[in-house]
Amino acid sequence: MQEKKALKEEKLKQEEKYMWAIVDGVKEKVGNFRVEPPGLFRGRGEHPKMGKLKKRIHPRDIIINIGEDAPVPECPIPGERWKEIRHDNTVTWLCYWSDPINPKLFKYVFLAASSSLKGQSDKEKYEKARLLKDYIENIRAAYTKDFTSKDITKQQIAVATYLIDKLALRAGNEKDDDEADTVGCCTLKVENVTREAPNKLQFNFLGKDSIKYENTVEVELPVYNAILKFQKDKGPSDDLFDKLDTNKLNTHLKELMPGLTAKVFRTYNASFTLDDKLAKDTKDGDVAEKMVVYNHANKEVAIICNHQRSVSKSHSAQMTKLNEKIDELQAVLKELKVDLDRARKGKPPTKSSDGKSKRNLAPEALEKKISQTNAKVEKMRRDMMTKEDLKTIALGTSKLNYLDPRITVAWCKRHEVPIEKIFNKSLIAKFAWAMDVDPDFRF
DNA sequence: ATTGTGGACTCAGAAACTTGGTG
DNA sequence: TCACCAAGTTTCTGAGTCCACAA
Repeated sequence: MQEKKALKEEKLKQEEKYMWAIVDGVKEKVGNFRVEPPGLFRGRGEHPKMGKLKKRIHPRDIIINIGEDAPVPECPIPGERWKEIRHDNTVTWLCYWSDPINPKLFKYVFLAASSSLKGQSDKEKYEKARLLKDYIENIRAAYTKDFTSKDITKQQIAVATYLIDKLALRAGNEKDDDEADTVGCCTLKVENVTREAPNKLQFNFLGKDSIKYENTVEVELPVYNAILKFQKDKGPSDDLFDKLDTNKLNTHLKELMPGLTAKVFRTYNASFTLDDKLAKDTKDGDVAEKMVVYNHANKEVAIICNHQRSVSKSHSAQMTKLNEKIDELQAVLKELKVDLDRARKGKPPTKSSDGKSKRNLAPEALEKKISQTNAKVEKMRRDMMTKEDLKTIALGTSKLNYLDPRITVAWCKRHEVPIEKIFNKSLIAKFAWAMDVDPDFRF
């Protein structure tokens, strides 16, 4: 115990000198500062490069970015030196190296999420998404009009924007053959969308991280007809939007609102939904009841964004265990009821299963025990339902990346829910910029 | 001009690790 | 009190988005 603590402190002391950077005179926390150790590349899903050897990174691979007058960090490996020292104040990275699996790509060391630099850009992201509120009505009107445009590019842009808006799909950049075969909106293939007459579309594709997206939605009839047209005379693996790519789409979106891109819709959709659900569903009640409302809203967002997780290996074992516990409590309950009956008639309690005799309790005491046990069973039942309900849903990703923290902070202030109930220590640090929000803030 | 590409940043789920509750 | 285990948190690193710039 003592040893462990000392060991931990020693480790922290060693790492301390890598943990901070002075940016414009302010000490800021650095994100991850370790290079990735060598090993075998796995990749997500069916990755063409699976099993490739990932080579060790040396100081000679690393480019460092520091101020003109800042001292060059000492190279930790004797006899080696850094690849390059740069002084670029237009970027935020502290250093980078080539990804050994794909040398065209870089790996970076950035400041931590809690740094003011990241906080500022996080805030800007949400401000942009909020700006979309002022434009969304016109944007929807415009693309609805273009559902039937004779200009096929315009029509494809309209339908793609509709799907991104309605379903929070990702933009969908082109991918190389040496990457996993996944798609987003612009790269959907004919086979990814099945029409279901008269006006339903069935989506089935692998998205980012090879996570399966399955969703059947009712769409406006002109959209249905446009999809029918885009699929006509094409093979299953042909591009659904053959006149479209993310570049064209974003260029178009920028004409509708300054800085608008496809991903803004995802942020907007997520944050809007949270704000909306909280406003509609929050009732008077205790903190626990309000937490249920919050988690419900969070779940809805996670489903919209298709944030999934694999079922934990021990899930079914855990459920079985909980069931057994409930059964045990039920048996206890049954016995308590018999004893209560007897106690009321002035009889002594029954013998317990191991043959020992029990303490003589007043009926009132037994009644109390029964109601306590009942409450316990109810709580376990609820916990089990929630556990089962959320076994494939990841709530964390949206909390971290899509939900404007000011919605949560303001809601907590209005409803007297401690923010610690919803944000853990690192989220509170990351969202420091949002903590002093006005309680009346709405997204 | 349009398209392609390098570059830099956000977003992603799983694994590893820590904490805390419980029998 | 102690061992266990599930929940919570942090780390890891892969996978997207999108911009700038140039051919």
